[in-house]
Amino acid sequence: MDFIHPTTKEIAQNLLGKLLVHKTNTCIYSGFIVETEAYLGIEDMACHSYAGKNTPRLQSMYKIGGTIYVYTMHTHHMLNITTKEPNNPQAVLIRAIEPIEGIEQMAANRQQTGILISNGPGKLTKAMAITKELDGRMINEGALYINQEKSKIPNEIITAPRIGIPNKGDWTLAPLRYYVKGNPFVSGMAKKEVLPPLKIWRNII
DNA sequence: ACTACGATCGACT
DNA sequence: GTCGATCGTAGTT
Repeated sequence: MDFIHPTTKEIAQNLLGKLLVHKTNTCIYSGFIVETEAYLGIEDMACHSYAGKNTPRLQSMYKIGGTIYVYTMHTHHMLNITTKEPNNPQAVLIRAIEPIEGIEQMAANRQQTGILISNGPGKLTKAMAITKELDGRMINEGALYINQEKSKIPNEIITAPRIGIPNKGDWTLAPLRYYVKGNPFVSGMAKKEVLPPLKIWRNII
């Protein structure tokens, strides 16, 4: 995947359906990415790097597209992948996955079952044992990577405002959240909006 | 050393 | 839908 030349909005949408894999000493975890958010750098009031802000915790944001940016908040780890060239601090937040491999261990890590395993940004990192140890590393060059071959294509992508960013002017409602329509692992998905599996992913002929 | 603040989660009405 | 817990980070004394 190209994390440099497309826009961050395009990359956020391209990530939907990709099989995210985390290989640890004890387990292989994987799942399809079903929900992302774009953070557009120095102009984006909701972005950590707004107005060029830079601190030790933010350093990964300023690295080349494809760098893993993990930060903690409220005791939870958040997984991002940076985009664009160095010193252009944009990124995509991975908000939810549909578990595929290592589901039993994910359930144990989370002490939960079903959609509660990974229907939120803090939940999926706990399920897949993703920690700040990955911060600053490159995706696809180590333990965390995308398996292109096994990835899927969403039937339909829904665009919506990002979650949890009040009082950021126009950026509060900017449509920079993307998710796979009807997938039950999307955070906050209402039960009546869940679609049958055949209507979620594009059929391969 | 002290304070304020979240890109959240889980429990509850 | 609302609300409280909880703690690392960063900015200020």
